[in-house]
Amino acid sequence: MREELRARLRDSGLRLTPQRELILDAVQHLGHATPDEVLAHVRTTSSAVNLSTVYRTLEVLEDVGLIRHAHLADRAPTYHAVTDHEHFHLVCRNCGRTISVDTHVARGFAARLRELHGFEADLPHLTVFGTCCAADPSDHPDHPDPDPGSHA
Amino acid sequence: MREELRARLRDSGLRLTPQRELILDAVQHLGHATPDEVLAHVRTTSSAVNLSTVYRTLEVLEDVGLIRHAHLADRAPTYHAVTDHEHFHLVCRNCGRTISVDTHVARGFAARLRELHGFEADLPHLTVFGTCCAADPSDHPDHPDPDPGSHA
DNA sequence: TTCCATGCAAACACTTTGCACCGTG
DNA sequence: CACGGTGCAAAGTGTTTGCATGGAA
Repeated sequence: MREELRARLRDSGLRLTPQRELILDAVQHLGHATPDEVLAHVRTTSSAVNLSTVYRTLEVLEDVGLIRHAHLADRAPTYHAVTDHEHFHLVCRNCGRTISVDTHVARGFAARLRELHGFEADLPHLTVFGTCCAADPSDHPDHPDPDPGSHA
Repeated sequence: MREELRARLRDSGLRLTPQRELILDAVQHLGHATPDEVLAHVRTTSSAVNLSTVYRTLEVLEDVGLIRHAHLADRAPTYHAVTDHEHFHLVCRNCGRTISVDTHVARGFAARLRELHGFEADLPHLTVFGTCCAADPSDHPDHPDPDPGSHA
């Protein structure tokens, strides 16, 4: 993996650094993580890295195509490795849970947008808000209110 | 319309104020507007209103069901009146344009999510990023880079 | 006359930037 | 040893909050 990373970076004239390796590892390990969570994880596995480095590195890793991001809540971009199978997200406003769905489920929808509007949807970036159950947030204490506002 | 607003507010034990009227008018007039744009518009049609009042009022208007919001760019909630026909949005990363699409186009997609995951999608809140053309941003100078990052 | 709403300013959370030093290639 | 990367601290955005005053019902 390190060599894959090194190669991708080199192709863009960029360098492999321990921080970039650590941050990529963190993203791969965490699944869907915010910059803050990435930082927290890196700090457990190793010495400190600066928050601004995390931001800059996540951008670089996305540029070279190794990670992607989606907006699972109003103020929280989350990053995940592209090696995961292609998926998009459903976010429940009641219980706060996030469901990953294979992009093939949205293929028909994407085809329709293509026909009607000549629009090529970026499915892996898609996040659909809604409700998966009637339970209230207290059932999932870890997931505070994602994107409220919408006349829930 | 003022009476509709007054009624909705009263039902929640809230009051009709000139600011609330002005802000609702602005949202209806602008179509899709950010809090800043709403403020700017209110200021052209009338005396000043405070930004924090705009935020608080947009929240209230959404709570009573008169407006809704969607995320057309990374850090930019835009509000629109619910009286518009139900629609969701396509945002092109190349030209920056926003396309409104009737929610019935996504009905099949929503049905699939319901079957597979028991998930009820909030279609009017949906925003799909992608590309509608090969043109670069310079073609639409008014629309700066919506949600970049995603390995464009 | 009672609360709700507003304005103002400060506080906030998140992200970006400038700059000097460090380290990869 | 050149140039890209990092850390640190400061500056930005966009949004929220506390509090005293103002106004709708």
